[in-house]
Amino acid sequence: MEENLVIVESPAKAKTIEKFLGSGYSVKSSFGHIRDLSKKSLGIDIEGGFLPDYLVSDDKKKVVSELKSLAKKADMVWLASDEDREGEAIAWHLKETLNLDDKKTKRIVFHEITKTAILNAIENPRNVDMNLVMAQQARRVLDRLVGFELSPVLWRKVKPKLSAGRVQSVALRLIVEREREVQSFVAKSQYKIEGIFNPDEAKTSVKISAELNEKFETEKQARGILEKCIGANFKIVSIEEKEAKRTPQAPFTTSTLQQEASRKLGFSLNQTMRTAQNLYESGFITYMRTDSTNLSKLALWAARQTITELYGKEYSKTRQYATKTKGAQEAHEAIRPTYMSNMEIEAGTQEKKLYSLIWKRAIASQMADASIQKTEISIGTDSIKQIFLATADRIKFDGFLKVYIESKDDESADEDTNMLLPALKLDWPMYMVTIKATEKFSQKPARYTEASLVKKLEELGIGRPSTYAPTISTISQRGYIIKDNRPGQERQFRELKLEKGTITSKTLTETWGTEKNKLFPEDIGILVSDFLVENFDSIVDYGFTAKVEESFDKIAEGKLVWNEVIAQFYKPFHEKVEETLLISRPTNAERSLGVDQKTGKSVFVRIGRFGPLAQIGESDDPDKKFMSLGKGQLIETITLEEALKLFDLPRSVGTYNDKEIIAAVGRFGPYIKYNGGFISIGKDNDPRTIDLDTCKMLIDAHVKKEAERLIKEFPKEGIEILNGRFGAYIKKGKNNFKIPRGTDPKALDLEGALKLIEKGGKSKK
DNA sequence: CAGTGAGCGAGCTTCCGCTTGACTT
Repeated sequence: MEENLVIVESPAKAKTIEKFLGSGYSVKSSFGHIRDLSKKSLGIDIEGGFLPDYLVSDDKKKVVSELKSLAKKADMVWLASDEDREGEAIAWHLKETLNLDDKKTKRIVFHEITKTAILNAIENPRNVDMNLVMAQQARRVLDRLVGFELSPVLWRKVKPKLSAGRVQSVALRLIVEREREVQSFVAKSQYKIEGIFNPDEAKTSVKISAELNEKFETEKQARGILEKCIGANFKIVSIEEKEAKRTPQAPFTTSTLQQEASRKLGFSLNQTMRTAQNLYESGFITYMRTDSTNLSKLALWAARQTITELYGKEYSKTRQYATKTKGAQEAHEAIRPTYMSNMEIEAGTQEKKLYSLIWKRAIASQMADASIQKTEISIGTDSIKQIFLATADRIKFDGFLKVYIESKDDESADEDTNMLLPALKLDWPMYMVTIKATEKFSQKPARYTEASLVKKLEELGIGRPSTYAPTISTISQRGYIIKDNRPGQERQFRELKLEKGTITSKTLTETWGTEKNKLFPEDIGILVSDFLVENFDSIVDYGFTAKVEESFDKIAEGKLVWNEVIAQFYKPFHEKVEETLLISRPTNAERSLGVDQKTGKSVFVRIGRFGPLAQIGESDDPDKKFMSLGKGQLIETITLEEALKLFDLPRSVGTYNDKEIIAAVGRFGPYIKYNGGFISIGKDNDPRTIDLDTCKMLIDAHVKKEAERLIKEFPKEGIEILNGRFGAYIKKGKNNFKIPRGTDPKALDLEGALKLIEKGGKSKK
């Protein structure tokens, strides 16, 4: 029998396809790209027409040698990597690396993992598309040149180990610029006027809440309206009814899955992708890194069956969604359940939750529109020209809403307007219960979450489904940004209330600006981003990727030559790199805050060897003092007062058992020092204000925990068994060793401990 | 784990996209 070797990118895909193809076909995976430029050096011959030097990566050597020997034995090798730029390149690299003969090599593609699609692909093979491969090569070479020339500029001018690139530097810039918008934002307030009315004079029937169709700048104006409403006769001046329909969202792509998992389940990007990977490997969902909203015919049919069965025929509506995303390559289907009828699965808690979200979204996308009746009632009086508006939505047919409601990014999403309106008629009198004027502040621009940043990047066509999560991890690891929570601030607002013919007023307090899991720039990130914008504005331009993508498309169409495109980009870019290396350090590293009244010395903030710091006294002052900036403090925004406060630490809190307690902030956060030891005091305590009693409590708790720490020791061998953060472990010298689950640490003898140390030592290698 | 805020200068760092495990904390 003829031997066929089919090579795909993912091992889970290989398993599924093997089942479809049956005997005579062996399906293997390349595990993504098998070759790349050298990790250590540039790997590009710039003088020689930008020729790349590809190497088989260390972790791919085994896969490549396996595929080589299988290919040798096979009568035909089918290169079935994804149908996009990267997939085409993988096919070509396989052909080159495995030394495949043209006569026994065929290139096939399919967008969905169904039997029909695969058999159809086998019937319609083609050759490797070299134009598309060269487009990928241009993309790869450009990214390497940008990354490996810009990063060293940062090492020289800012700090070692920093990085810059076509994607990450734009992501960083977005965060830095959004932070500036937030910082420079000044909230304006307006008075919003709301009335509660009742169609029944006894005021016993349902209350109707309505908002005045005008807002006011000042309290005086608002009060004027309320005054005119005293004793006024209100009536219904219009009733309008409108039919509206709502249409379901497309099934998930990587980006929309990340956004919804973040909003609805509170998952981080990494959590979402790890969980989705688990679902994919278990065969529960289709591939999770996709930019396509397309569903296979099979899936559409299965969705129709499932919806009809569960909710009835009138709930089913088969739709295909067009992908709007810039630069989408649509090599895969949308993310959907493998079996649409499978509403629930047996898996881990997170997996179950994410699966349910995917199922609902995919099913809802194939359901009928919801039909909504909107009623708008206007209530007016002769004494004011404005009117009060009450709106109510009534769902006439729920359609897809039966299954899925998309959430919004907007935190202050409108409250439920699903008020039930009683039967009302034009000109009917309405009786006022209360009218309230409340001072409302305008909303500051929203800081990015991981997911909303991905959404923005996708809109700009920057990055790919496989890189969204890693890109954000990279800029975090470089110390450019931090995902953080920040407490809100209190502010006062005014409220006027008209009730029973009199107006009362009061000042109330609200908390605003509380941030949870938002992305904030760090000082070093601001510095790097400003430096890049100043010197390499064309690279960190939001339209740069879109522009080069146009050239890549032309290379793919055979209208441009890849290395000519690169040469044209490289010459001015490299000149700018050389020029930037000659200029001095970035200038915005230091900011002068003013003079310290106590000492008469100047106060500065700048980035030092170990991060941002405040300094009292000029650099030539032998008595100059330093303190690190605290959490959430930025060089750009810190005030003189805040900077001076840093020098209140370390501070003596008092004595306990005749020993002094010192409170301070260290590398790992706030701590107290007592009796030669350090105790972390956590986020909830401020070292500037912590009192003696709290310190004593913390010390006692610490001493108790220390006493419980040591379970057992073998002093002669220098081995200790200790209780740690993750449970009991063995400590020998500076090394820690795991104790397997099910072993009682108290019962462990020397022999057992030594065995575990030996085992641990081996696994380390 | 809990300092530091200098500067002789070796040798190192880094990109984006495609894939999974193999690791420790």
